[in-house]
Amino acid sequence: MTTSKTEEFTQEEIWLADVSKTLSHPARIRILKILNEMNSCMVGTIVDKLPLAQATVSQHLKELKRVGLIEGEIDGPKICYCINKQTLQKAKSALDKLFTKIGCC
Amino acid sequence: MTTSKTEEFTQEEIWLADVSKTLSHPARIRILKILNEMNSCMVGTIVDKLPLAQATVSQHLKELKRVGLIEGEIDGPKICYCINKQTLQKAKSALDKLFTKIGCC
DNA sequence: TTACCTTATCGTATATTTACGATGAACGAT
DNA sequence: ATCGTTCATCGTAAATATACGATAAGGTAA
Repeated sequence: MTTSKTEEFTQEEIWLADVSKTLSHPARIRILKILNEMNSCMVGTIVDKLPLAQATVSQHLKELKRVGLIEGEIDGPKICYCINKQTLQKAKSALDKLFTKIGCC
Repeated sequence: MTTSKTEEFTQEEIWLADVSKTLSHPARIRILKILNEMNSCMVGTIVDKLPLAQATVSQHLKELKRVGLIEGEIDGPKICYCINKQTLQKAKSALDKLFTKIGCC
């Protein structure tokens, strides 16, 4: 009975964990690279560049969209995805802050 | 049949995803902060500071150890964990490289 | 030895993630 | 109106993650 365990996690810790979760699959990392290289592109192009089924890629895009790392713009029957630079910067800042806080030079 | 899907993910992408997975839980982020604040400490101390059972904390430590972010040193019946600064730096570098590659300033 | 302390592991339950084929919804073109 | 294209969603299966109590394994100390 040293200290109580009523302590919870902070919103920043939770958000950081959430962003990390989104980055925790090679396909999603690759998707971000593709979107940056192409500036923006439609789903079919991404599917062609990944060894995964269209439904699976759609799920990964949904996860990236959930945390706000990408955005989709409807273009007729197609959807053009691009990186949300603002969220990207926020993620990098939060990670940088964490690394600094845990003693990384 | 635009392009073949034989493409696989790179080792760096896989490692980055793996590190991100390890950071994808608030408890593990908190553990890293605790270890840095205390420089190093034994499991019981970490358990007292987290709202989780000892077995659960042990699992989180195992995951952190798996990717090399922490190391444990046996000290009698206790085990003293500390951050592996080398792996930490490697993780930060890899993440920095990714953010740069995907257009983050 | 026995007793106790510390931590890992086991067993287990539940939830989440990942993957795919099939289907549906929305649009443009014919 | 119908067809083909594009993408999301549904349904589902398998794997992984998370959490805990119980137990084991290892050491210290009496």
